Amino acid sequence: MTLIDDQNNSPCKDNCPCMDYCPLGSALSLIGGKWKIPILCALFQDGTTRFNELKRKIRGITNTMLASSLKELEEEGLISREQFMEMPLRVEYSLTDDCRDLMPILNQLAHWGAQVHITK
Amino acid sequence: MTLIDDQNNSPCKDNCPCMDYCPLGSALSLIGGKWKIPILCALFQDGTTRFNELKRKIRGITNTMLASSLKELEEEGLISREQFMEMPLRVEYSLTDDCRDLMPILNQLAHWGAQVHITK
DNA sequence: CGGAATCCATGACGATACTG
DNA sequence: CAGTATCGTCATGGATTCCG
Repeated sequence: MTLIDDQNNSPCKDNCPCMDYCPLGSALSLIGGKWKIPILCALFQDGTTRFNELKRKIRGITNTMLASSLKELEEEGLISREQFMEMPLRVEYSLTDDCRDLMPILNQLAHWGAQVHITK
Repeated sequence: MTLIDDQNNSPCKDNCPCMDYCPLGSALSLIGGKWKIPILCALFQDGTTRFNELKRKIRGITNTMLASSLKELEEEGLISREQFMEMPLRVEYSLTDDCRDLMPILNQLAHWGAQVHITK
């Protein structure tokens, strides 16, 4: 079972590096891959967004990668998909509450990343 | 230039998803790959550790991957390497201060990961 | 002991074309 | 408009062997 150590701020205890299940690795895998962070950032900044709108904002992404990344993020519970039965078809994506909880943490990570990059 | 938005807790602003440089992507790339988190966790929990000791603790890692991961982490400034001119050779690895600053953030990420996994 | 060198398998990712 | 299908490429990681 997973024990997270709050006493010493260790990311994980008794489960990393040697245990089967690591909640940190699990969390990182959810946002891994080349396009998930840009997608989450776009949805966070602009709110509910349609497929082709996302494709325009995220420069360089292809149909294939946007579609597969969105599908994974939805399966992981980080974004929600709403389809409107209109013609032409309209599909809107937005962040879930779980994902919104994640954003402040990613913000801290970004700050840390900016600092170590400077001092490097 | 990189602007991190503190007002709304967005991981990044004006630089993600469409800008060249993203401090969040940069930070994530530093700890990316299959073995970096286990290595950092091992060093955090047990402090200064030798090469073969790390190899024993991190189950499943090979010489190649441990060596290359350690080298990358050192180049990134997350760990420090000290070599003692003895026979047999002794090399000790430990976390840098920069990396220790990172640990509480990873701890939060682990907590978040544990929660979303439960509710999923 | 602490690696480096080499080769190989796999999966992520990209490009293009096509569809309901 | 919002995707899927197919195929090619390349980076990541694994296995093994060898070296100072």
